[in-house]
Amino acid sequence: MARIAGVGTTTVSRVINGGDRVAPEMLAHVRKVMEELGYEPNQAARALKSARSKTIGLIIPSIVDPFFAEFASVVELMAREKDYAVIFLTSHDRAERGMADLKILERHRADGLLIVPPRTGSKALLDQLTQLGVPVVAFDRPLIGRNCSRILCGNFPAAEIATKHLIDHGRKRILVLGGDPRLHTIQQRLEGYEKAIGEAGLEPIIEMDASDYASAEAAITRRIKQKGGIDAIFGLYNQSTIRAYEVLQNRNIRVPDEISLIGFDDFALASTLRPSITVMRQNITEMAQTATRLLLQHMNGEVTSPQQIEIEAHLIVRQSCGFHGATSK
Amino acid sequence: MARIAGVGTTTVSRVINGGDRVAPEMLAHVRKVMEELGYEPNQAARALKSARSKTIGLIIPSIVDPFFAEFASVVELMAREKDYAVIFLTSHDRAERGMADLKILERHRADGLLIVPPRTGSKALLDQLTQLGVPVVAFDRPLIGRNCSRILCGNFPAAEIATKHLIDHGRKRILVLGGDPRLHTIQQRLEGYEKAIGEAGLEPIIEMDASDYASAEAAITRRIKQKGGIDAIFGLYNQSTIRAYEVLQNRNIRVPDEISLIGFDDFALASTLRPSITVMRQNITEMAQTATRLLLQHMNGEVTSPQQIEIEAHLIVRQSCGFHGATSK
DNA sequence: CTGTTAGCGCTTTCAT
DNA sequence: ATGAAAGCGCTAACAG
Repeated sequence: MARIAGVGTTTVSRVINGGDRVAPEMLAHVRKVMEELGYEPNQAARALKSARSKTIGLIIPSIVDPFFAEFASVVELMAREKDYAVIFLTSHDRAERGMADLKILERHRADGLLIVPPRTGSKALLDQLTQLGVPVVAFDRPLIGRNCSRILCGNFPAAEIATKHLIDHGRKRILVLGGDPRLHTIQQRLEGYEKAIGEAGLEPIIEMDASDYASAEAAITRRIKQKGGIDAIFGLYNQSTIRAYEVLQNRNIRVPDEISLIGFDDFALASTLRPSITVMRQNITEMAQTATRLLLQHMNGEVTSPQQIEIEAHLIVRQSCGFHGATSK
Repeated sequence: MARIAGVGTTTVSRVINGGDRVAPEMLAHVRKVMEELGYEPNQAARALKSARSKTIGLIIPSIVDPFFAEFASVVELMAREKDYAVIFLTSHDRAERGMADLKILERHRADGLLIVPPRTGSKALLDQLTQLGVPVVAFDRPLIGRNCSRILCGNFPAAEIATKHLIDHGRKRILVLGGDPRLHTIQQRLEGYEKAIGEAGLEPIIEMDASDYASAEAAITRRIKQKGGIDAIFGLYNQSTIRAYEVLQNRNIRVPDEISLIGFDDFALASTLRPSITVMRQNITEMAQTATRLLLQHMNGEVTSPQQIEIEAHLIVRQSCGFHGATSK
């Protein structure tokens, strides 16, 4: 490149990096030659010399989950604006897989890392994170045992709001349907539910196993048949909400007349189903933007101390709670 | 690293690359030191020297679309098995954005590329692809104007099967709902529909604009009201199917009794909605595996000539077509 | 079987 | 304002 332009490599380097301290006509000349050749600087060489790969790692449990997909989408958008490429890795929510991911990022000398910690945490993973030696921002779940920045949804207050919404409209027998109890998000949501239930003097009705349709059906049936029955269901995450919906449909239970339904997490067809489903919607975009911005700030030293930021979720009232269009307080 | 283990760098290099031509005890020793140090070879240096970045590029219109998300998921899985990292970029279906993506991959010296061509093709993009100079495999859509491998869904026969399914069960007034006509996939599906309709001696009823709810509603309403009406709708892609579903729901038209519904593309809640929706399901996993495998083969020279492979889609019969459980031919 | 050496393409002093 | 030269960590001859 330098040879063809008839200049020194130093000059080319200066042009690549913004063109400071280069004579205007020289700058124009080199830029023109670059253009003609379609020259792109070799990132490997730059990385080797400068110890900055211009790459960030993104570790998520799965890219098929719309929640993580939206996260990834925002990350890619913001990273490229700052000239970072993103290497994406899926952990399938397993610590060993996450560790393999970290090895890959270490080889590629990623400059920073956004990670949704696998639900099965492990000491070994934390150690390897330390070894990586680059800024890390945890997303959606805290990285327990490591003092790094975290961007979370305000799960506790959101669950409280959702539960209160049902209570304020006269529901008294509210079943909360889990949720992997190992997940911080699920724990927080459950606690929010319990707080609202407790303050209203109601009895908590908790079923944590809705891991598939059969268990969701068993749990709901059991609670319907017990003394007092139930008049509402609060799904702690999208899958349990969907399963509750299916169970109610299949048993021909009228929603919301007989049983109100409200879910945590919005999902594509929540508004298409009939009845449409009332949900607490996480502000994924803002969570993702905040996380990416923070990581970049950590990477260039603008922020050094770990931050913990919670982003509010919002209630989207639809038909399934039964108070759609009603004058809600 | 070499210093600490008390050996030459060549030996370390050999160990990294499999340990051939290294004495067994030496190999064990070096491996042990590596382990203790948590040493990972610097990929930037290896890339610089070997001109192979061990990185592949993945350009998709959007990661939020479940179809592309599943594609990405499979790519990541297979790439990491062969020790490749994947840099993922979204084109938002725009050629200029795709070109920016290619620049990024060129800087990072990606060894290969999987791309879903933006719907607005462009000569400039093809040129830049040539300039990249690495194996390319097109996914889902052909890269028109460039003779490279492509993995597509068998859209034509699949649309024919879907249409025939309706015809074989007595439907005669079948509305086909588009679909960006610039997309190769949509064109092929439309042609499949037309073939089946033509062979049955029926009249094609085509509405290509279902780009939002309002246009879908206008199109469907128009066709319902016209002489003869319609007795079935074939959605050419998931969004038009969902919109058709919503329109029918909102107009209290009984599905499938009054109008049958069948869609191209399966989607998460197609089985949850009531009635559940009959669809042609693309075999995304197999498409993705085939594409990734083929790219890797191109990269290591096992395959040199461009391949064109179409993967069959399959009919998933649910309730919305009206022939669920019925004895279908 | 193992080490010495010369670059890969950049960035970065240090001269000029 | 520009260039010469050293070196980032690795691989690939080539010697020994």
